[in-house]
Amino acid sequence: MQSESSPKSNAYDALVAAILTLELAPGADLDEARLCAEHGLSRTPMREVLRQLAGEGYVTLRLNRGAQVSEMSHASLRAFFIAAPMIYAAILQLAAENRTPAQIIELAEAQDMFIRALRNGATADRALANDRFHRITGEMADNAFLLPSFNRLLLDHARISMTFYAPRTDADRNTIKTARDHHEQIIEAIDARDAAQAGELAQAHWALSRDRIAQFVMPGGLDLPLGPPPQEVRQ
Amino acid sequence: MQSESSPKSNAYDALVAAILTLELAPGADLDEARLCAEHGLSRTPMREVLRQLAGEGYVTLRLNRGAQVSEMSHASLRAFFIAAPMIYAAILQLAAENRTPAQIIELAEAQDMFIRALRNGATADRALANDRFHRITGEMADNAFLLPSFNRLLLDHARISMTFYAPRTDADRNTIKTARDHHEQIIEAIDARDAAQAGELAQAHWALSRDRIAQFVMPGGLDLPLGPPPQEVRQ
DNA sequence: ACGACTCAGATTGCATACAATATGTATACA
DNA sequence: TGTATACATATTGTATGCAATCTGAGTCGT
Repeated sequence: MQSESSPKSNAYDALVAAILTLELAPGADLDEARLCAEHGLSRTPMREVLRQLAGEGYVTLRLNRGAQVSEMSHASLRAFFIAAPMIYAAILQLAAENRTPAQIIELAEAQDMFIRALRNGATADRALANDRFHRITGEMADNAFLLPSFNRLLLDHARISMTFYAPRTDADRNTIKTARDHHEQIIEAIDARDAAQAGELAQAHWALSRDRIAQFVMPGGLDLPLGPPPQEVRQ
Repeated sequence: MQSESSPKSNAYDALVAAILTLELAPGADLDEARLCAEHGLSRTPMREVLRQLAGEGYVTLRLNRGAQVSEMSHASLRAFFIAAPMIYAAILQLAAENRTPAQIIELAEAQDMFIRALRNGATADRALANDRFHRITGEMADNAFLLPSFNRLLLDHARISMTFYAPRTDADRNTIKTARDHHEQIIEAIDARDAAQAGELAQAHWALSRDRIAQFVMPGGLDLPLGPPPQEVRQ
């Protein structure tokens, strides 16, 4: 992994983390001059960073009117509910098929970090650790055509999850424990190259998030459309 | 930012078209200075265009070593076969559900252009017209989480299709006619808001491309550069 | 010969100055 | 009072010069 530590990639990483954790709120305006001062680089490279972030969906660029953190609307949440189960299942199935031993170790380490964050971390640490876990499964899947949508989903998933990685009730805490156990089972299924099991776990893991999100968005508990039936992934 | 007719967006459009039609071959090195001269803008905005193209998968940026048109390898073709049927079916189903009347008109116009290109157009015109048709269905689907992968698929689909929009046998010509008829049926299904039918047409339409692509790949006849996957570098 | 090293030339990355465009405020007028 | 216009300010977009890095030919040594 080329985790270069240039001012530019630091700025990129910092902006991504800030957006994922809602430290930069959806819709917030980004001032080029301020960002340049904060991260110690000039406008040219910062503008390139912003353009890359725009390509990945983190921000939106408006002609002559600067960048703003990408919005999260109810309309986009509906689209999220449609896309997520399909993409997540496909990614985990492919991860089980294509993962390398080195990636298994990476994933286990990410899970360790996740558990540690659940024990003594802040809400943001938990959301970021969970995000990292799932991004590794994305790398494992090794499919350049599914990754763009998968990463776009993870962006909003992390932002939404910030609302429920600060549990208030015992039910909340149990949900988080279930998610943690899902991760363990996912590692096992991927390690065993069991694509079918990985796909089922993806569905179960998604159902957990789905219910949690539905609760938060509509306290009445209405169920949203859950997307089309899962498509065949092979051929 | 788009639709605007600035030197910048012209350069963007020209590069996209050149890449889609293989006028710029996969793996080709892009010289900033040459591109600037050709499109009449300086390096700063051109670099921003290249960065945007990188975000959308058209080019790959390598640290201190410039941009190159994104490769198409055998590995990526396998990934393509896995992702395409799933995403295409989902997009067309959603298009049937969410399309607006104005978009139906747009789609019909795109189909007219496609038919005209089949009659008197060059290979590139046909591939671009087909690409435009499908991109409109993507807009109709109106799902920001599926679109990134869909558009990434269309990029390579257009490039691959360049190898078979120059038909040599009657079988080739019949295949193209079937594709044209599929488009007509797709418009009907979307107009009728018949998501199930749209999904089935997606499968049929994909099967056509799949067989065509398999033909070209299996005999070892794919005359595209099939280099190793480029290793992306963070900047 | 073969390989490692050196150093021009070329290309990329960055900073800054300048031009173009948007925003906010004050004033003129109905 | 409300609206429109004009101007000052702030912000964004572009061009250019310079620094950093890569490439490749030539040289040296073994």
